[in-house]
Amino acid sequence: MVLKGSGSKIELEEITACPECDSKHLIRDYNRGEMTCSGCGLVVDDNFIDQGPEWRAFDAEQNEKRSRGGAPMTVMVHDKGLSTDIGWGNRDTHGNVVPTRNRAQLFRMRKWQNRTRASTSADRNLAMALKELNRLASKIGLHRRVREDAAMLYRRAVNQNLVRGRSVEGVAAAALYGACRRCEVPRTLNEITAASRANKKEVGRTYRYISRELKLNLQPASPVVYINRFCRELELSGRVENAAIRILNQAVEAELTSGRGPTGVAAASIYVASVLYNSRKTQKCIAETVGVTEVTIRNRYKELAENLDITVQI
DNA sequence: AAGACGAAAGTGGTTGA
DNA sequence: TCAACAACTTTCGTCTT
Repeated sequence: MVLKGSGSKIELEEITACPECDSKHLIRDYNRGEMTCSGCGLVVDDNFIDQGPEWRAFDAEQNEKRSRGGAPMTVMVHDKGLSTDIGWGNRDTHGNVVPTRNRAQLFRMRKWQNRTRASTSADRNLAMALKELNRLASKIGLHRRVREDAAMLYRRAVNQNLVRGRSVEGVAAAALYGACRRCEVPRTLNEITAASRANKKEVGRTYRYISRELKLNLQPASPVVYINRFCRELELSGRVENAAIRILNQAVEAELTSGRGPTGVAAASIYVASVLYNSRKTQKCIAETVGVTEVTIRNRYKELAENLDITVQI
């Protein structure tokens, strides 16, 4: 983590690899505030911040005493949660009640404090986008790690001037989709756009754009990551789920999956597995859950049946 | 009647000239 | 920039259970 100060602005930049030898094994010495590369010994950073707790606490009382003041730093708030708020209680630092004649002044100070927090248009844009990201993530039910990653992607997009000319909703949805892919949390583009105000075409286009510009180098999602969730949604047993994964692995080996949509292949595997284990779901039912058509399931499942020597008793 | 099957035509994205 | 292409969708008629 490097602090880059320019005037009143502080930028935080995550270091993940050694600039000298590109090794990812970096040793953090929190006592000295140094980060060294275990490969070549280079001191990568000599001024980084320990974001962990300040002391270990062994009981509730110690925890109370030793915890840091304020919330932890987060990329999910436009100023990373590092700004200062003027509290709403009408009391001064000594706990004395602020006299009525000074309350209007306090109110004005509070108002301007809030206004100056998001001073530039870029800040305001970021604040709006992060709000939108959070809304989307809550609607879809994504956990904190994915949200933070999405927020990080959005910030990088803003820094590289990729947002100008595009809608905040579209870029936010695209960042979230990218974060899902990076974190291997399977969400289809359809699911994300259903929660977003932007349409699928725009989100898809924006996603490809920022993926290319930010050099995310994301591989197509593996169909396996979808199996668990879709089986759960279809209320299929663990036995069927395992069978679907086995079928899918065979399909991967037989090279039946490359170039095919991952959801289609996953859907076909689930369908075959459900038939084999006598918990048949209709093609229509699976198609609706997975978000492909019955025809796609049929085409994929025909290929599986032809190439994998699966005997389906109907 | 519901589900499965398959043909045909159309759509949107990728690739290579 | 454009045509060719593969994957996928939509629609619809037919067959099977």
